[in-house]
Amino acid sequence: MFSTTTEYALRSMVLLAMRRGAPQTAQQIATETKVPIDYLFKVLQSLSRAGLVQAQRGKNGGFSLLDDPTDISIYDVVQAVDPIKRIAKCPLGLKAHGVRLCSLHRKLDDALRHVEETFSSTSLADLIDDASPIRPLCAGDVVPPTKIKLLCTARDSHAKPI
Amino acid sequence: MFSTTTEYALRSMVLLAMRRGAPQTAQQIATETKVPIDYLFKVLQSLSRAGLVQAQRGKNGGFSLLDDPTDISIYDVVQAVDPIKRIAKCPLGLKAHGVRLCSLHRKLDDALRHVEETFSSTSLADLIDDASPIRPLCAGDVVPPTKIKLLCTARDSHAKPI
DNA sequence: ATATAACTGGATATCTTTGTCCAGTTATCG
DNA sequence: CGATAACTGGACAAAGATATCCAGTTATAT
Repeated sequence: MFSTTTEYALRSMVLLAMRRGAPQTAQQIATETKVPIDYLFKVLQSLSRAGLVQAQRGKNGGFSLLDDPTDISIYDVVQAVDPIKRIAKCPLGLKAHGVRLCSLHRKLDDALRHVEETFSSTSLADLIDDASPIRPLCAGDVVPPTKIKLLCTARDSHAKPI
Repeated sequence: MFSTTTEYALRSMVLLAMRRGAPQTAQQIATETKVPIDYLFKVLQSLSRAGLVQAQRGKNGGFSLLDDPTDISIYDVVQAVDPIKRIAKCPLGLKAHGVRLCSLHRKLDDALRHVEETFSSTSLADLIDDASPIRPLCAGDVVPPTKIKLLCTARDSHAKPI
């Protein structure tokens, strides 16, 4: 139900949150999030235009978060790339109903509203500070490169790897 | 976030629930739900294959529900045409994690689970018995044809119009 | 300055979803 | 039985999402 683009954007943002402090190149992000790099560029461009990330060209460049992970919600990311569209008026075009929905569309919109709320109440920091030993983006089943290893074990602070 | 097909299927099922007793032709359903008829056939075929509706060919034929509206949930309809796919395993393919998800995918799956629950707990009967004066599929802003008028005002019983 | 790292943006390809068309089959009515 | 109503199924078209390619631009290091 959530688009591939949304999934990619969230992976990227979580990675950038975990690597706060050092810009990550698209190549790095692509490898660690397993997103096709050429498509990743498009996703990162959306995030950039939405003001969530900053792109720096040239050597030592890359993408980095513009805000603190505490201040970026899942909702912010989702809305930047593939917005949840609440049902604001009758999809059958019954104008006289105004903003009042029938039982069917109220139910559907209720579901959307709850998803919005769930996503709004969770920040990137919440995700990376989660107590579970299963870390986002971290294999555990393969021997990770050094950088990834660092990413996947450091939990006490917002790790600045390398 | 919900597909057009899902919306169409729900409209059709709600109409059939309101018209329980008399089979509705695709033409009737198309007109009243404002769904393109040729596409509607495909949607109804899915519902038919899923065992939710019955198709009767020939004169006086049409589509009708196979079960009581009380026993058909929104979830049943959604799953028949465009199933909600819960996140059962890590989308990055990290096998060693088994069914355990990281914080990100747990959160996404939580949202999906809640949608599932919302949809499962609501039947077609709940929708058509709703207390709101705004009836599903009923314009109210246009002068409806007689049949529709009947559909749109009768609320005390599961109306058998015509 | 120049080579190189790295992002930008446009063009194109592929796949899925949505929508349309039509010839064929089945059922009912008279 | 024949005419007609109504669904079936396959083929195809249009639009959107996803994915790929590549020439261009910008920034940094030396």
